[in-house]
Amino acid sequence: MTPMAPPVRRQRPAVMADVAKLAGVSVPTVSRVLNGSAVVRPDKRDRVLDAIAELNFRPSATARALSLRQTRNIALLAGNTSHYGYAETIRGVEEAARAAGYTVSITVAETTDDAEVDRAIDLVLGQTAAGIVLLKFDPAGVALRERIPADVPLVVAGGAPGSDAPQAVLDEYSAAVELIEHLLSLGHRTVHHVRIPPSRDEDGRTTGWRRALADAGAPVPPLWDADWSAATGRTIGRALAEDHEVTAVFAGNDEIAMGVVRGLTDAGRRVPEDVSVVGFDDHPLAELWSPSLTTVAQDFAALGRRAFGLLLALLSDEDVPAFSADRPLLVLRDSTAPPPPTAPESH
Amino acid sequence: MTPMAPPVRRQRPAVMADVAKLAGVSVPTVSRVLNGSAVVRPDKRDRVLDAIAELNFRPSATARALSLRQTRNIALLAGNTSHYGYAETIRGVEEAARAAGYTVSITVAETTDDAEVDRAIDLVLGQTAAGIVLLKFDPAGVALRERIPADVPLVVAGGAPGSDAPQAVLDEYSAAVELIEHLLSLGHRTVHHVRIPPSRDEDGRTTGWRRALADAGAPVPPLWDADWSAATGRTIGRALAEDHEVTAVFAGNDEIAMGVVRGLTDAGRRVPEDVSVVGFDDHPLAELWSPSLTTVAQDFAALGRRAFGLLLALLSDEDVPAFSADRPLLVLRDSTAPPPPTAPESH
DNA sequence: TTGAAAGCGCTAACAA
DNA sequence: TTGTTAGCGCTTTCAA
Repeated sequence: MTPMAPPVRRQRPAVMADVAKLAGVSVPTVSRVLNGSAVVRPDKRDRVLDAIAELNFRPSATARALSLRQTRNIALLAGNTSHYGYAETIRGVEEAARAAGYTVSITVAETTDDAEVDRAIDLVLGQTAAGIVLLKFDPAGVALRERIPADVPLVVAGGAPGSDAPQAVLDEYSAAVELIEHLLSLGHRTVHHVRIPPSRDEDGRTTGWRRALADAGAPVPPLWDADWSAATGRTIGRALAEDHEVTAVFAGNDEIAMGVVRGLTDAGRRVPEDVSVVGFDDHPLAELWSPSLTTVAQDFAALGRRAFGLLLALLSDEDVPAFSADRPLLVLRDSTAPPPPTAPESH
Repeated sequence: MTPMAPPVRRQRPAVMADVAKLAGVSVPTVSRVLNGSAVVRPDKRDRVLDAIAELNFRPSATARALSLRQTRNIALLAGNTSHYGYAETIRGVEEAARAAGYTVSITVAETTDDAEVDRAIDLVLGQTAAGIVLLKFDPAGVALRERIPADVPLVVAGGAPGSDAPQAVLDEYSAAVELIEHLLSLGHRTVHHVRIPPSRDEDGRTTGWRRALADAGAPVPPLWDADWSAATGRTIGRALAEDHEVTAVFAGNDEIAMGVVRGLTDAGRRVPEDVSVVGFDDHPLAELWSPSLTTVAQDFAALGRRAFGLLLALLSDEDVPAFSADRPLLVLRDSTAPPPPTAPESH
């Protein structure tokens, strides 16, 4: 009744012993030609290569790892994988890893919930990773950091400087200062800040904002807290629109900035004529937004590459710089302008 | 001169034999309490657990994998990791994998270049993955597919239906048809299409567009080709603005749609009054764009989850549905409207 | 230059 | 219920 099924017998993959047998040599010899760890006579070498091709042999990475006690796979721990900065950093890590012959295993902990953080850590430690790159961009990242045992090779990407592991960062503090100084120099009396979820107490963006304001003798208005979605930015933008003393807003990232712009315009305020808005990151859409967004360009992919580089150095027992910082770049566009002439000079 | 360095001797991590010794039992017994593979007498069990805690023992996943001949790690192959659809799909795969106790190793091939594709494949096969999830969203994905040996457990996510491996897809064809029908029903004579990089000949979005137009007896204008960046959308939008017969544009994804809108408005055309624009995907910013974008919501994360589910079934020798399709949802917003009354009815 | 033997850390089969 | 014995597939001594 049923049509004759083709013989689907999935055969056992060839192992080194099969190759050795077919080539008429010993197993270690096969290993030697594979790794070039010793000189093998050309004729044997060729026979081995032929056998490998014929049997379609692929060495077992697991067995190799067990014997060598190290893998070419690193773990990437993060609070998220798809938001702009995260995704770009991951891209950079993967790029650098691939170039070095490593794969990267990703596992995330979405919240700071103990159970979830522990589970992520267990997953990672239960795997065969040579080391860990931790994205410390958010509270989850901080929580993860605390749970990583001291004896695991670790590199931290992002976050406040001063971890006990080698760390690659972006100098968000200085970038934020530049941004605020730009706004102040335009004539704004102060700048309101819509903050991204803070790592601990404050991230570099917020600290830079506060500091630049204080140094200029400008008032430091209360913070607004956003999550990572642009939608909350919009809600906050609408609220900000109520207060006509608000003439400049610094959003924690470009997506929030876009939301804020949208909220402001929803409520009838013009950007930048009535209020200036700046973002952070230089998201690909920041330039296309109307008005195009003044922001700070952060090279997350490069951050990822640097982080992997640190880990590689750590793994090869090289001298590892404890710190690798990169300076974001101010990008002036159309969302900032002097405050409207009618704006109150003071209360 | 130098301050006395603390003794940093990194000690060898504890192995099962250490635990066994300390607990006064045999190695297999330790294994048994760890895996619950057999009943162990409570007192021994407790001693083992204590020893594990005291020695801070973590079983070697590598050794376990070698013995069991299978890992709890899957490989994810893709042409990209950071674009919206990719990042979301990856998120879904990782979520589902994490829930099932798997980690996911990501490796990408950015182009269809033979050397690059082969290198990615080698990396993946050289690692200890239980199976592969392939994102077949683009030409690189197609090229990767062709190089994956037949004996590796594989699941394809996205792409044209009809692969020889189990496949999870989004029904882009039907979604595109709906989108075009919506535009046509508004009174547009035809719809211009700005296409994302095609997988092979045509992706579902393009095929659906062409088909819906043909079925309605509408002319099928020449294609515009964009890459994944919104910036090319802008350029194309400007070009499109020259032709006043263009009253409706279907962009291959929301980012391109945003670019097109921007290009159109750069050139003085109003959206949607002069030209309607639709996107695809329902990117988080699509709703915040001005005007908010009519689009089709694709649940990429769910796609990723389904793909992982298929792979898990495949790995556990369950019956695996060859196909899992999901229907995107039309989202009507403000970027579409009837064509302007002055628009030419025909040539 | 090559092979035999041992071992990486774990699980499974078998006896006791 | 538990221990002994054999591997899993590779790399690395160590002799020859």
